[in-house]
Amino acid sequence: MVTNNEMDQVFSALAHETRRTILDCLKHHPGLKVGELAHHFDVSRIAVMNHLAVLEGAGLVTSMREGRTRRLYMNLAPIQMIHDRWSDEYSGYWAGRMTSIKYAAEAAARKKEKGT
Amino acid sequence: MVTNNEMDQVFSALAHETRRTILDCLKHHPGLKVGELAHHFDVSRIAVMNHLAVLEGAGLVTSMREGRTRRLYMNLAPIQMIHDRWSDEYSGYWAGRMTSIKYAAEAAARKKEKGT
DNA sequence: TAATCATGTAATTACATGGTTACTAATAAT
DNA sequence: ATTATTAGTAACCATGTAATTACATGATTA
Repeated sequence: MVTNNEMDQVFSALAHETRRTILDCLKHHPGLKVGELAHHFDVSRIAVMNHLAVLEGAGLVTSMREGRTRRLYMNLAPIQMIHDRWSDEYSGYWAGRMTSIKYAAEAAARKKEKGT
Repeated sequence: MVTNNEMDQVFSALAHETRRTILDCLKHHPGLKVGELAHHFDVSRIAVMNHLAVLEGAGLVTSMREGRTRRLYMNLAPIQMIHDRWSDEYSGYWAGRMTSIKYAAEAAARKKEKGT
C-alpha cells in the first residue's frame, strides 16, 4: 500500500528542479558522495543536503556510510509504486499520446498569446 | 516539450491530498460546479478554489463558464506527458513490480522499528 | 428592480520551504 | 598529535503556502 502521506512526500520531493537534477546525477553516477554531488550545483552544500534529506524522506535516495563519507543512490521504487497504483485507478482516463501532444501545442499557444 | 517549470507546477499540484481528491471527484463527476465540488470537503469554499487555481495552473483541471457557474473537468494530459518523457529517460532503471513491493515491505518495517 | 445565489477578490494569519553563514563532529592524512 | 577534509547541526531570514473571514461582482428569479 502507498499512503497519502507518502504520496505527498514523493510528489513534493519531485516538485523542485534541483531535486530532480539530483536524481538525474545519481542515475548517471551511482555511489556519488555528498560533497561530489554538491559540486554539480550553484547553491551551497547545505542547500544540497537539505534537498537530499527531502529525497531520502520520500525514499527516492538511499545511502551507505563509508568512513567519513556517504555514498548516495537513486531509488525509483516509490515512484514505481505510485505509478502502478495510478495506472490501475485511472486506466481508461489516460489520453492517447497524440491527444497529449495536441494538448501541449495548445498550451504553448496559450502561453504565447498571454505574452503579447 | 515539457519544461521544468511545468513539471514543478504539476508535481506540487499533486503533492496535496485535497488536490488529488479533487481530481478523483472530477474523474467520477466530470462537469461538477465549483460549489458542488466544495461540498465534498471540510475546508472552506475559498480553500477549495485556491486548490482549483493550483490545479488549473498545472493544466490538470480545465473549466467552461456556463452562466454564473463554471463546470470543471479533469485533464490528465500533463501527467501523461511527464510519464512519457520519464519512461524514456529512466527506462532500464525501473525496478520490476516485485522489487518495488519488496521495497514497500522494507519501508513499512523501518517505520515500525522507529515507532518502538 | 430587488433579492438571491454562485463565484471571485482582498487582507490576514500561521506555518512550511529554501536558502544563507557560522559552528560542531568525526574520520583520514602528515 | 595536529591538521585538513568531509559531513552534519543550529540559528536565522525571506518568501511561499494553505487556510481563514469579510466583502465585491455578476447572473437568475421573484
